[in-house]
Amino acid sequence: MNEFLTPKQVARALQVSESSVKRWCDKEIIPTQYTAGGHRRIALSALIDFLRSSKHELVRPEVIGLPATTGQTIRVIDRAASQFTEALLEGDEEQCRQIVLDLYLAEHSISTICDLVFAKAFSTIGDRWKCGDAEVYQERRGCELAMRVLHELRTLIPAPARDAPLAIGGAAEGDQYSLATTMVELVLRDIKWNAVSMGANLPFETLAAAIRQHQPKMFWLSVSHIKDETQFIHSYSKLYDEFGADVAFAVGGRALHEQIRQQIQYAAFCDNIRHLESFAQTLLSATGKQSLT
Amino acid sequence: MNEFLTPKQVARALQVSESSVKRWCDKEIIPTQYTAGGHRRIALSALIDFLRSSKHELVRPEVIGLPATTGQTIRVIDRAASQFTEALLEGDEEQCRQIVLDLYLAEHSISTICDLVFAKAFSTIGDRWKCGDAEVYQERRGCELAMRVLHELRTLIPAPARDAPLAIGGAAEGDQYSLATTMVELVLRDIKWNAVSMGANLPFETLAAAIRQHQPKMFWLSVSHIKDETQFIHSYSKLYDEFGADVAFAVGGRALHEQIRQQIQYAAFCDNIRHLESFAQTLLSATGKQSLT
DNA sequence: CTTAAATTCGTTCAAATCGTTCATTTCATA
DNA sequence: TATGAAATGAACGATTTGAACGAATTTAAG
Repeated sequence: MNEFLTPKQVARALQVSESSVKRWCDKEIIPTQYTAGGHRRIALSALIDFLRSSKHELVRPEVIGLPATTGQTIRVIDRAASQFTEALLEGDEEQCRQIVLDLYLAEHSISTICDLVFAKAFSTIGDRWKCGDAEVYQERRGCELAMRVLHELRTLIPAPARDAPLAIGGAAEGDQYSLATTMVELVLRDIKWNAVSMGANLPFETLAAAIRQHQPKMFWLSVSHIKDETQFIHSYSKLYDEFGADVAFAVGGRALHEQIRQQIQYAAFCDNIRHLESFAQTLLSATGKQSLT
Repeated sequence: MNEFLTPKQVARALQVSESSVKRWCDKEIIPTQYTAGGHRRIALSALIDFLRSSKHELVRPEVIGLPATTGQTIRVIDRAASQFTEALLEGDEEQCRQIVLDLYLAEHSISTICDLVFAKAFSTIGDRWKCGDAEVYQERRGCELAMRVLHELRTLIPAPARDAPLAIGGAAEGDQYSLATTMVELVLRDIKWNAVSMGANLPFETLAAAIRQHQPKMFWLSVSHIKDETQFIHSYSKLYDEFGADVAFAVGGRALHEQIRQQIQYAAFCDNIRHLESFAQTLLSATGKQSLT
């Protein structure tokens, strides 16, 4: 819960001496803020950055309010993914948090974790369900669990800057799958967008209102399920016609099959989260130099 | 809006103690004005200057303009509730978590916070939407935000004991409202149940499978929306007939109006989260294993 | 205007952190 | 293996911080 940590807390969590932590702060290896009286304060996100770029291990994460880790950095993401899937099916929250945090600390990017762990897991669970090897409630409970873990990851990355470019998005009306749009938000924030997910089941009219009122640089639409394709294409096209010139539309999702893609327009179609991240990154570099209308 | 801030508000924004802010004012590190009675008032501009000159960047500017913090009366929680509603509508995450955390630290029970702050806020937002004063996306975005705050609260309460009685529940098929069942889970965990929410949109068959496989002491069903009442009553009754004798059924939600209630059976109908908490507490004492101290 | 609740004041004090010094450990390289 | 540079961890008095308290001030409702 504490956003800022004292050198002593960090020292305990890493099981090193307080002197070392103070020295790292002074050498600017760990970005540090100071109180008016000169006491050091270390942002949790700064500490995580430091951990990711150094060989030091987070021995006692509970000291700073983080989930337990194995202490080992996970290199083999495939193995982690299948363990994660089992943990999700069993509803083992502790295990899930541990795997994801370990992966993150092992310098795997959030987008990679989203694609190869989260998305993979739910794909596998879907397959199992088709074979009758998994119950629906396991999948739903897994969604809840995954959402909690994503929210925890979210607290580990720094809050967007004041002047960060705005991106908004969500899932359209009739689409209840909010995991995907939550992942998008997380990944965009990770690469310094001010990303705001509006959740799922959003009617197109309110999407239009949101874009009109907030004027984002980018808009994403996660499409996991379409009730009426004709209606979807019509509503989407209307939205794109109104805003597509000013706002970068990024769309994705398993329901957007090729036949539909051919009938709609967008700035980018993303097969997975990493594609979206690349697109957003490109956009960031481009708009960083130019100014919009 | 608020041109002048009290030391307490500044302390919150800077994440330091009120004592420190007062000391800095007295040392003239922060230029301060005084009321006739000698209370310190800090101009927003003076605060900004202070932050620029010192390296003290612990600030979260959006927090400025905070609600009352330490009060415990109904008046205070009312004020907090309306401020929470506004923050939800604006998508102001920092403000929302501050308000909720304040209330929690002021020893308001989680169930009270759920009823008088969360539920109240969404009820108000619903009313505003009917009047055309709020957009759907504001409500959806608010749901996402509320979920994040609830998840944060969840990390603040201890994990359930190994021998804690198991309770599972969720929202039935066609009901997409997962906030309520998340609140139920949180409140039950708060009073030492091992509560597991399976989320929303759960077909009755999978609910049956879940109960069969986990054999909980209690089962809750959150009912915010019913697509087909006849079908609902039929499916629910089948579920109750199979497990109602062994498992305590607690139901609630705005869609369960009196006509429906008369046609179904349950151990408890709960108008709000506090009712549910009371029921669960009673059940705990009745089963005898645990006693409160 | 009156009144009671809520907030802030000023003070004290224990605990935490500061900067510094110095002995010890680690590690790359001769 | 030996050697020196670099990093580590412990110790110290001085300073800063945060929590507590009764008393005074502000705020909001009637």
